[in-house]
This record gives sequence, structure tokens and C-alpha cells, in this order.
Amino acid sequence: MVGGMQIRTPACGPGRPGRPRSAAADTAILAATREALVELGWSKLTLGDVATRAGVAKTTLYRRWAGKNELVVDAVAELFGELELPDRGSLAADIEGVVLQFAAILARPEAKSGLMAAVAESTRDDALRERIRASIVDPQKDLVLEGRARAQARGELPAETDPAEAARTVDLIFDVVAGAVVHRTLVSAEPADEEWVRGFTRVLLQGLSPASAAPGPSDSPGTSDHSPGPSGD
Amino acid sequence: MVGGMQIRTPACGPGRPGRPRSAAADTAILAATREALVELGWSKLTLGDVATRAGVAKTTLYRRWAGKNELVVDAVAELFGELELPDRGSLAADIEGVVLQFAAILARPEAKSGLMAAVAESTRDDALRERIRASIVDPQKDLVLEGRARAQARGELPAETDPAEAARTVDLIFDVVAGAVVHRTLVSAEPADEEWVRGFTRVLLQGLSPASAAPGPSDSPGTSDHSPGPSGD
Amino acid sequence: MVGGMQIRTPACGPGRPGRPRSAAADTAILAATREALVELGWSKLTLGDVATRAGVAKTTLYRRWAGKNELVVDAVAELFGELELPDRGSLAADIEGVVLQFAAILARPEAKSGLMAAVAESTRDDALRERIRASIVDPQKDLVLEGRARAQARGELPAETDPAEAARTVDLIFDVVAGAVVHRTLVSAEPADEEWVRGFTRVLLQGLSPASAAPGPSDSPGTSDHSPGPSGD
Amino acid sequence: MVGGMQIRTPACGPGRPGRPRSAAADTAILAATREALVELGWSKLTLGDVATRAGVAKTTLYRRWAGKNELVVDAVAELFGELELPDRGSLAADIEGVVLQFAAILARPEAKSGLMAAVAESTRDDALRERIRASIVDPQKDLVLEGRARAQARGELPAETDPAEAARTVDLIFDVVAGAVVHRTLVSAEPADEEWVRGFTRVLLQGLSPASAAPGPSDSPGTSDHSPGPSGD
DNA sequence: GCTTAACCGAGACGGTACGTCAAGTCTTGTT
DNA sequence: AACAAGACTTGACGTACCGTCTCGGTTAAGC
Repeated sequence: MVGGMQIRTPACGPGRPGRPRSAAADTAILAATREALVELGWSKLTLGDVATRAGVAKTTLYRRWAGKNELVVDAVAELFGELELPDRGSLAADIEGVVLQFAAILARPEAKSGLMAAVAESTRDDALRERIRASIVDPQKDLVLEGRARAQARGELPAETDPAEAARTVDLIFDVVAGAVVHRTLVSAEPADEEWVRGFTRVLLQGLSPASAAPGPSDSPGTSDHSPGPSGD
Repeated sequence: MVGGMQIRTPACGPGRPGRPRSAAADTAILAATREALVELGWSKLTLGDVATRAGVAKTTLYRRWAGKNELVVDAVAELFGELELPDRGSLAADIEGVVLQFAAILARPEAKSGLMAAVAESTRDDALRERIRASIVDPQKDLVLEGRARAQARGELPAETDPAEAARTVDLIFDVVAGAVVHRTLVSAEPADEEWVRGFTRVLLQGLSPASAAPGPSDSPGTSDHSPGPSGD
Repeated sequence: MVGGMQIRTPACGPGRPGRPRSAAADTAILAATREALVELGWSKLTLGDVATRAGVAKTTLYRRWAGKNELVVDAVAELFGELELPDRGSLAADIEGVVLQFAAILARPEAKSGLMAAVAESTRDDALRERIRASIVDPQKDLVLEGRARAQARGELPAETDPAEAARTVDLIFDVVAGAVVHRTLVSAEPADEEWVRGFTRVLLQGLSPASAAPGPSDSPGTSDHSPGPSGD
Repeated sequence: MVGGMQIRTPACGPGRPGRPRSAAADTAILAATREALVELGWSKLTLGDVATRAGVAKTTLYRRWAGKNELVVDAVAELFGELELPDRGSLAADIEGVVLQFAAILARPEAKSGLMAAVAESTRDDALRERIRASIVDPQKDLVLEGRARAQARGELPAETDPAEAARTVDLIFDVVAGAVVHRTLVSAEPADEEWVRGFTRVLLQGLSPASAAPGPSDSPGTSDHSPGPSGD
């Protein structure tokens, strides 16, 4: 599922003595966590309540997760596991597609409440940040890598020459894409809908400068002369 | 200072009878809040501890703020009040300057811990989101507006024709800039230093597409949509 | 009330700042403790339940008592505070009277459950033993002293000459009297009723040996140390 | 050993199917129980800890005893099994001897902690009281009976005429003796040493009244005229 | 200079959730 | 069938903070 979920993997081998852990409990607990996130939000979510919802004892919960943070990260990570990168034929379309998927997940209240709170906590908890990275961030970054490879195969992007520079750029792209969607959704509290995603993709690919104002995908090509372009600051 | 800070302005007129509130208390409380944020982080910050640090009774604190969320927002808002937009001569330089300032503030632990947690809470509290917007977000957005006006005066950007479209674009830019810095700082947990800011500004102004890969923002490419260029991921 | 009840007497002076403790809470808590002892016994008594019964928060309870042991000792001590030593005209009658009172208190289930458990705990807790001594044992021992003084005034007992020896004897008497009643009530689980108390008093005053088997305590035997008599087992 | 120890005797016949119970386990468990009583006392003794000390699974423990109470009673009963009544030549000497033995056992921490707690629990648990009676109390009472028979054979005590009255007297003696030692040891927390036992035996045999003030075993006989005797209340 | 109303500190109050622990049961695989 | 191991449910533990309240004692402004 997520990996590294257990507070400490107790020698998970099958020949281990004693009663094995209930596999159904994990599923029920994570589902209950998401349900509680929707109803109560992060700050009012309590582990006792999650345990009750999951039909599980509180101790079972503490046996498997170190605390609220770790539990919520795992619960939210399952949401982001749904992200895919279907081939839509062009870099712009691929970006729009995956950004819309990301935005759709982030629009769900359990993701909103849980993810940002976990990130906030991770500023003071290196292990938590690593957990978030491993179970949520890195899989997303893999999509960026896949999209770049696809665009390079299509000839839309050049093959990178300097691997270190390439890695830096991927990180940059990822921060811009994910950050913009998150900020739009959480801080501005406006939907990252198709129209916004089109505008965002245009800026991402072509930038703000009028010099680079090629017609966006929603414009009718050839009329770019009198379209003002993505003006801004 | 921040505005709307008090939980309910108790008929703030100067001729009001009774002992006036201690102005020093506000200052001490907000400073103590930031101090506690640095030492403890959001989740372990308690109002009782803040009151003790500020040399103030807990009731004094509750008399002025509705709760932890509101208090922290006000404490963090003072940090962002330092943001300015000095004229550095070009749009790119202005952007780099303000983004670096923003990144410097966000690098401080009290901002990291406090801001994201407050944003997470605001997903379930409209009043809190409005407070964040009024005291933190809108002043920042004003900087974007100011920068755009300055760039238009310099001729770097065209004057907008459609005010609604212009507003949408400002919002988009703001989400991209703020979101990228926040994501870089908090999620990727890497410093948004000068090198990163340069790369980010280039992407923001010119985009990823090789089409826009001209060396300067005033350059007029358009020669080839598919010729490989230096930028891109 | 009992003395030393509070976990730490918080400078009980009247001019002390802050909200004063509710005096009614103490009364309600101790009554609730006895009620719970009757219904549940020591081992199933929980502080949370006592708090609920008393209409008081659990924290209020912990603020005033260090734990279950101390609380129960104070609750039981109030029962033994009822003991008196009315003058019934003779040493034997005085003894019978006070022993019957003691037995009546010890017959109550809250005393049975609570006292012995507290004593058992006190074998590993010096502070608890001291508390028991101060609030339960010493007041009872004072009755023994008073009874002896009264008997000496009546001429039934000679005035003591060696104070140390006198103190040892008082301790011995007390252990015999209290121990016998406790053992009868708790271990043998038989009522210490009037008949038993008469028999016990006779043994206490005259002993088992036939030599002392004269009808009244003022009788002067001494004829033979070893001649068999009517009493004895 | 103790009798009725098993929670349910599982058809103890030798031809019984399945793996037989480990005989060593019982010994190890009871010894571990006493060890834990010494180290932790009753209230902090846990069955899991006992199982660990005994090198036995918790389930093995529950298979044989119903709970903590029963286990501790059996563990303590083994201590009191050591009691004997050697013939010391006189009733007084016999009493002193057995009381000293009893006091020595009761001075051991595992007896102190365990016995009184079990007695306290037995006030609300008839089966437990019966178990205590059968395995601890009745064997002790048998010693009283034996001592009386011996004293009667010596002529120190008359033969009883009314069997019911005789039984009542034995019970009384037993409550007085055991109760006094227990109270001395646990409540007064003073050692029931030889000196105390001499004083106690004198009171038991001769009573408090000066009329019956024969010289005690530690007194020099013949000087009883000016010795005040066992004064007290 | 005397009210008077609102402030302030201290701290007890009824609650809620925490994270831990023990009791006692159940499920494995092994002896 | 008893055993060791250990996961399970249940529920109490004692702690920490919550947000409210009740005190006694300060300040100022305004009469």
C-alpha cells in the first residue's frame, strides 16, 4: 500500500510466532480516518474517534501508527495513489490532464484538511516530512519525469544534456505546478477548474512576457495578434 | 497593525469609560506567540504558554482573540508586513527581488509552522480564511498589482484591456508565485535561494517551451516553434 | 475535616489570589467515594466514576488528592470520626460500648472494602501509612487513653508509674482490640455482635487462664496460678 | 498443595488425552508471584509480568487461575503452610512460639502485600473468602485446636463441656491472636517481636484487670506485689 | 478626589483528548 | 491438548489544555 506504514515492522515474515495482524484493520482504519477528516477536519479529528469508526480498539491504532500525523499521511496518500498520466497527445494536454486530476483530488475535503496540516507539522518533524515525500510527493514527481520523457519522445522538449540541471528543473516544475494548484485551492479558495488550468498551462509553457505570447490552447490560432496574451506583472 | 484583531471591538471610541486595554500587552502577546511557534511549532503551542511568556493572564488573551488560529494569523501577519517592492529597474529584477523577500520570510520557522497550519485550519473556517486573506494575502497581491503597473509604465507589459481578465491573470500569477515558493520551502524543504529564484523567474516569464527560449524578455522570437532552446525540463 | 487532605495545601490564606476552591466539592467527592465503595468495592472503584457521581470533573479530584488511596482513606476516616466514648460507669461497659461502635462502623461495606485495601497498600507506601495513622488510627488510640484515664479515676486501674511501659501497653491494647474486631469482621466474616463483644471483653479483662476466672473484675483471686477455673477455651 | 487451585480440574486422570500440564509451571508461577509481590506489591503486580518471570505464556496462567486474587492467595498460602506447633511445655510457651512464627511470616513483604489485599477483595467475593479460609485460615485454626488439646492434656485448661461454646471460644481466640498480630504488623507497622509477644501472651492469658495480675513470664515471680501489672484502659 | 466601569493577575472549574497500561480473549504455529 | 507468542477489545489510568468562571485588586476617565 504505502510502505513503511507500520510503526516498526515486527519481522513481518510469515513464519513469525504469535497471532498475525489483521489486514482488514488497516483498510478500515484508513477509511475511517478519511471519513473523520471530511466530517471533522484535522484539528478536531481524534484517534479515539477514528478507532471507534473503524470498529477497532485505540491500542490497535497506536500499535501501527506513531500518531495522528503518520496516520493522516497514510490515509491521504491513498488518495493521491489514483493519479495517472494518460497520453493525451501533447505536452500541454498532458499537463492539463494531470493538473486537473491533481486539482480534483485536492478539492476533496479530506485531502485539503489532512495534507496541509501534515505539511505544517512536517516543518518540525523530519521523519514526517520524509514519510510525506516517500508516499505522496515522489510518486507525483515520477509523473513529471514520465511526462518529460514523453514530450521528449514527441520532440516537444529537447533531451537534457546535464543530468543535475535536469533534476533541478524537474524539481522546479514540480514546485510550480503543485504549489500553484495548492495555493489556488487552499489559499485563494477558488476551484482549479478547466479554465484556470488552461490559463496556468499557458503561463507554464509560454511564460508571461508578451514576447513569448503564442496562442493558448483555448484561443483560435492565428488571432494572437489582437489577443492581449497572458498579461500580468 | 493588522486590523480586526480584537475579538470584538468593545466600543473602541476614545471617550469610552473604564480602564483602557494595555497596548503593550498586544505587542508582548504577538511576540510571545512567534517565540512559541519557533520553539514548539503550531501543534504544541498552547495559549496558556503564550500567556505565560507574555507575562499576561490567559483571560487577557481570550479577551482579545477568539482562539489559537486567530492569534497565530495575526502574529504571522506582522512578519509579512515587512514585504516591499523596491524598483529594481526591470520586471524580472522586481520579481526576483520580491520573491526573495517572500522566501526569506517563509524560511523563518515561525512563518513555516504558523502559516501552513492556519491555512489548513482555514479549509474548514470561512472567517479564518477571510482573516488570512485580509491580513496576509491581499497585501501581497497589492504588490503584484504594483509590479504590473510598474512594468506597464516601463513598456514591459501591455496595458490590460479587459479588467476582468486582468484580475484573473493577477490571481493566477499570485497563485503561481506564492504557491511555488511555499511548495519549495515547505514540501520540498529546499531553500528558495537566489539560484532557484532566477530559474523560477525565467520560467515564469518565458515558460518551458523552447519557443519562448529567448535570452531576454524583450527578445522577439517566433522564429521556430520547435527549435530546441536552452530552457525546458 | 480530615487534615492534610489536599495534595498540597495551596497557601490557604484568605487573601490568596485566584478563584477559591469549592468547599462543596470536597463533601460531594467524599460522599461519592463512599457510595462507590459500597456499590463497587475498592478494586472496581474508579476516580472517573467518583467524579461523575460527585458532579465534579476528574481533574478537580486529581487536584486535591494524589490518588485512589488517599481519597479512600479520607472518605473512610470520616466514618471513624463518629466514634465516641460515653461514660457507661465501668471499664468493662466502656470497652463493650466502644468496641460495639467500632464494630458497627466496620460492618458497613464502605469501611470494610476501603480500610483493608488502604492498609494493604500502606505496606508499600509510608506516606499513606502515615495518613492512615493520623486520620484514623491516632484518634482511636486517643479513645483508649481516655478510657484508661477514666478507669484510673474510678480506681479500676492503678496509675501508671513508667510512662514508656504505659505507652507500650496502650499500643498493645489497641492492637488487640482493633485487630480482633477487624479479624472477626473481615477474615472470619462473622458479625462482632453484642454476644461476641461480651466474650471478647471478658477475655481482654480476665484472660484465658482459669486463675483469672472470677465473676467480676474487682474480684481478688490470686489463690492459685494454676488451678483450673470455669473460663478459658 | 493448596487444593482447588485449578480453575477447573480438567479430568486430571492420567489417561487423559492431549499434552499433560507442566508440573513445573505451577511451582514457577507461584514463586514468580511471590517474587513480584515483594518487588511490586499487590497493586502493581500484573499477570503478564508474573508470566514473564515464570517463563510461561499468559494463557497458561489463565488456564489455571481465574485471576489475580486466586493466584495471590495460592502463592501466599504456601508461606503459611510452614506454620507448626512444637510442644514447648506450657500453654504460654506454645502460644508465644506459634505467634512468633505467625509474626515472622507476616513480616515478609509478600505476605503483607498479598494477604491483606486478598482479604480486602474477599469482602465482596464469597468464593475468594472461602478460598482464603480453606487454604490459609482453617489450617491456622487447627493449630489453636491442637494447642487447646495439649493444654487440656497438661491440665492447664479444663475439658470443654458445651461443644458449641467451645467452638465459639476457639474462634474468639483465633480472631484475637491473628487480629492482634496483623494489626501490630500492618497498621501499627511495628515488629511483633519477642518482647511484644510476651506482653501479648500475658494479656491473653491473664487479662488487663489488676485482679488477675499474675507475674508475667518476663517478670521475676514473687515481686508481683509492687509491679503494677499490665495496666491500660 | 471620588466614583465607576473596565481592565488585570491568578487560579479553580467542567470537559475532552491524549498516549499508556493491564485485563482477559483469541488466533496462530509448535511441541 | 497444552504450549509460547503476540495481536486483539475493553476500559481505566494520570496528564495537559481547553475555554469559562470567579475572585481581589488596579487603572484611568469623568463627574
